[in-house]
Amino acid sequence: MAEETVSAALTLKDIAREAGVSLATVDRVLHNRPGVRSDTVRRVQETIARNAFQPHVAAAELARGRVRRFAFVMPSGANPFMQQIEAYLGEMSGWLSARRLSVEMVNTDVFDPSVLAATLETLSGDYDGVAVVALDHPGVRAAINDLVDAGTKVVTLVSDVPSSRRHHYVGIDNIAAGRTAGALVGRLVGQKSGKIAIIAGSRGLRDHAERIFGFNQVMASEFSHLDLLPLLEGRDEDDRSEQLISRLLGKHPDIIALYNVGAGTQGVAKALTETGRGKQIVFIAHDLTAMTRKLLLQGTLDVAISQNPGHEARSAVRVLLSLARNEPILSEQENIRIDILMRDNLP
Amino acid sequence: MAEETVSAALTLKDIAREAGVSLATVDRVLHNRPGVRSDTVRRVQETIARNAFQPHVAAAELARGRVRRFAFVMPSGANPFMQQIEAYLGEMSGWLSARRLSVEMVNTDVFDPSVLAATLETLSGDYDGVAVVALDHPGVRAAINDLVDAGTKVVTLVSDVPSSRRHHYVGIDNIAAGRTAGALVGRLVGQKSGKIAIIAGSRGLRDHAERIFGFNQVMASEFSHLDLLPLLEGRDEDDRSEQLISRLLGKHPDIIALYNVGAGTQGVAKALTETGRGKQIVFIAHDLTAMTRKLLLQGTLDVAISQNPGHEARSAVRVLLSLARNEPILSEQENIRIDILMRDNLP
DNA sequence: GGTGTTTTGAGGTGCGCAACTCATTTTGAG
DNA sequence: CTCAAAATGAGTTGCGCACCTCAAAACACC
Repeated sequence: MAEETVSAALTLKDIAREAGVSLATVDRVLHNRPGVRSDTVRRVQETIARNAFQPHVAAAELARGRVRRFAFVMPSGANPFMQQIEAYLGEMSGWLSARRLSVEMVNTDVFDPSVLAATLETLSGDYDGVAVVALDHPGVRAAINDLVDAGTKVVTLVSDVPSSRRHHYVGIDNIAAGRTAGALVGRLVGQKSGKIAIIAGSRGLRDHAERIFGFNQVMASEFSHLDLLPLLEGRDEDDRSEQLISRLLGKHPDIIALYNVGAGTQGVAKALTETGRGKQIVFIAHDLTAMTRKLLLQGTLDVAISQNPGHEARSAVRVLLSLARNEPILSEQENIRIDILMRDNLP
Repeated sequence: MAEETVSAALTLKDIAREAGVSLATVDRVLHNRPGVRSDTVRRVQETIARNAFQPHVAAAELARGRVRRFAFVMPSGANPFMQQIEAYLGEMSGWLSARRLSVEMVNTDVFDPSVLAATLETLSGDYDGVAVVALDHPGVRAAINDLVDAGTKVVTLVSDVPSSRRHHYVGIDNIAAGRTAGALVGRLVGQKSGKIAIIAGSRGLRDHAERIFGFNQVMASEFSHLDLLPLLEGRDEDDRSEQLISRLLGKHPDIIALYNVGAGTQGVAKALTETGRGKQIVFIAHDLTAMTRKLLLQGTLDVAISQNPGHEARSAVRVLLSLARNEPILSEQENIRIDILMRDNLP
């Protein structure tokens, strides 16, 4: 029975004494305030590091006084996945208010780069942190960089802008998600040969494009015996997706698998069941909603590839808070996984 | 662009004023201290509820002074999964010390009920919370209940004791995990017919027994055309597992899938590759380790079903902390998922 | 009414830190 | 050396709460 104890609790006073300076100087170093000679800074920092000193978050938070304000810039439409994220943020309200954190929703047209950029500009100065579902576009990138330069912490959510100087990205690797879909299609069709159908919202959406890319990669390299049909674009709408898939199924009686890259899963499923081929065709889609859950349970949908919206909501808040506090981020905790959900491992 | 703001910050003083009592009385109610008439208690609680008042955690934590001590009772052997949990706890050390939390490892023989029960008894009074990898046994159950009665918060970790009065269980539903394995085996073998092999550590271990149960359930109800071979028991040892599987593969040339319920995956994989049938046989195992990661990447292992050890470590700490603070638990956050890991969605 | 008991109020103290002021010392330039 | 600027020390205040003491008020009972 071995034991190991976490080190005892030092305070700033101890650090000041050990470094041979006053509390005021330690405070200046800790908060990057000017007026300290560089070698004094170094001496204090070394003392802090040597003792693995951690300022007491509770005391720091209390002394600080001000509430921290975070803004979540989200699409204004009726996207179920985004609504789930907002719902999980709502569930955190008790947690947030107990920490005197304020989270405000800012709904805007994230698909129009100029509107999004303008929205981001209006946020400058008012918030300690901003989480944004960001379209990757030069104007948006500039707006993000402006926020960062103004001292606001910025995380991109669900959709990244890698070329910006955002502090963190909370979301999945969509190429890997597409690859996962491809591997599952290939594995689940077994020895059968036939055609593979694929439908997306639009190849202009970055996340859709990345998933398609990953999917094609795997199909070409590992399942080249399968015949991949040209991409359909359903604009993430149920009706349009249903029509496209209905027509496709009529034209190709030898379709053995179907991958829906974006939304509109309800429409696709309707087309599948109405032609009576729902259970023969391997069907893979994205995201866990009430609809996809039902489809999984009844066997129409074989696999839902998903990112956990609750995790993303909480992760964005935690990361913004850690950034604002200058705390390190627990990277493994904030890494969003690509979930493979089947009937038996539904959460 | 709609906005909604989290309510402003009330303090205990505000509550006292609104309820028409003094700060001392509010304090007595908040901490269940005696000497308050029941209708006064109700009046204060109603005021708190009406305003959705949340005590400022930072202030409460600071005023409290004392460090909170948590103990993690873990198996003493060289179990890689448990070592990962310990490693992730180690990664939290900065986070922990910044919150003046102390986490101590208590390694013991968790498979001997009397030893485990005795270990738990020694912890009584010294700790605010205990996380324990618990064998389900009457003696252990009693020890857990004693801890709970003494005011210690108790969570079971990885393996549950549902009949005890533990406050929370951090781990997965192993029946569902077994069902998931069964569904994957059935789906991945495709149209092929043949024999299915299954090996566990021991059918006496609760988690193994539950996985086997779930696996058999699905195989019987959905894939009854497949021929399930009798269960082998490899005691979670590589060598023994390798021997058992080697012999089995020699005896049955028509094995098409293999499910390893417990540890010893390295031994099983060795047997598979040495007979040259690694890539033809569908191989499903549990947990993500350096070994299973390698096997997934090289294609010997098709799927690893896993519970996230980092998540479990952090979840146990968070739950103990929330319980100690009398805070609500974010149930969706603390729900451990059954991860399906394939080559393309490795974290 | 008086007595004892229960309930409530009023107030203080200190947790560790942020943020600030103002006085004092040290440093560097001329 | 002188003088201004830079660096540092010493100190204060208050954040919101837990925890404590002591006195006063309300109550119950005879």
